[in-house]
Amino acid sequence: MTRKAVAVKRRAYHHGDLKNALVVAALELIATKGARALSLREVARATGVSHASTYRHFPNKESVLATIAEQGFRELTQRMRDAALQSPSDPLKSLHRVGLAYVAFGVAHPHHLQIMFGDLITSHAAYPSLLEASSAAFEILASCVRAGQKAGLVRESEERLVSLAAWSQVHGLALLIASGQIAPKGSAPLQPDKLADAVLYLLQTGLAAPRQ
Amino acid sequence: MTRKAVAVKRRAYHHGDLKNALVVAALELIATKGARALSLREVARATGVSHASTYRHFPNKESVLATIAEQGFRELTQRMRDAALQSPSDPLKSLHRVGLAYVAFGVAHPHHLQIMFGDLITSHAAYPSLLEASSAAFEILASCVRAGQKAGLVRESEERLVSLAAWSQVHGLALLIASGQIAPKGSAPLQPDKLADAVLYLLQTGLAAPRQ
DNA sequence: ACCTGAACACCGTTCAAGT
DNA sequence: ACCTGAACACCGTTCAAGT
Repeated sequence: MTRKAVAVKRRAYHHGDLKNALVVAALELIATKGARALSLREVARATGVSHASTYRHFPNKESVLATIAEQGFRELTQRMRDAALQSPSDPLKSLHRVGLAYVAFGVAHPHHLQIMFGDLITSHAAYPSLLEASSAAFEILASCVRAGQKAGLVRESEERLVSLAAWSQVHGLALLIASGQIAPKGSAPLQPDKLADAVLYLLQTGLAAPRQ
Repeated sequence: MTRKAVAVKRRAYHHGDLKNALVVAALELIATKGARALSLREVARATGVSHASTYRHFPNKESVLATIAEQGFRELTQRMRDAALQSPSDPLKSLHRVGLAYVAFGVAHPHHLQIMFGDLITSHAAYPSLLEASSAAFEILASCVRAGQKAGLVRESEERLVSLAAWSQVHGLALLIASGQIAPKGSAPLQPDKLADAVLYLLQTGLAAPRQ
């Protein structure tokens, strides 16, 4: 970076957007080195600022991660909402599309998934806006389930259980894909969205063979 | 710890079981402070040995975690196998029981789950015996699926996809429970095994309402 | 109001040296 | 063969001091 670029950056922080600049720098570092390797000192270095100044904007490292997690939940919610709205009159299709969107988000942003659901944030309860953002995502799914039940297309079990089953399914699949745990076992590697499609189909119809 | 106890410990390490003692100490620390807070120096301290001596037995910190992850997969496999064998002639019930066993393992050992599936181990491929242990667990599930298909009780989709759907389902549920992400939303908190039971039932029958 | 340098108490890892 | 002390290059966090 040229001396001028540094000067420009420096000027910007006095404008009050250092907080944002730190988050952006953190995201860049996470993208290249992974979330666990993130260090606040490196974030400060990359932003051209002293390492102590991060503490003017965040009480600690975890709260930077909480901010990132919250952004992740907001984007996830957006994707799920868009997916649900694509077939407003077909709740089963909505549910399927929402699941695909969830898996696609995980594949596109594995580091976010890790920050959102891993153990880097000790207690989500310490960040009310994070909790709010995550339940907003869950709410999209739950409302698809309710719509499906109202239309008589989704099983009339307790809504919470049906939602949880759907959530677990897409969550598990997204994590297994994002963490590279899916063993191809010699056969041709399947595309994540093909996998998700097949798995979501099975979720809808069940693993048991249809009775003759 | 008394001076004598230290002396006894010290003697033991010269017997060649320091490697094991380090893993045991690591597990204790993880149980109380979480996997991410583990430090090799603290493990050495708890074992009464210099911090440098851990490097006689493990190339680095990650390989300690890989050892723990491998043990986790072996116990998980054992639990799944026991569950499968409880109803050898009813593959659907086996599948259900194996799923319950998976979730029960996760609830009992959330830290193991985190080490086994989180990002603390950068690349599982670097530890062949770890890979082997994890595919053994998956294999239990896959063999239940095959048995079910052979008996005409499980849908005749590609076996890998059906197995993956079942794996994702129990994996997602176990992680959501273990990470405390399940929002009770005011209603009475359900027991993990009740949840798992209901979710696995839905996996078997599908979310879609049965056609009239 | 916002940023900095120095300091504290930690890390993981290496390596020459000890028994 | 196995263990240790000292050293290196890092951390997160705090705090008095600077503009």
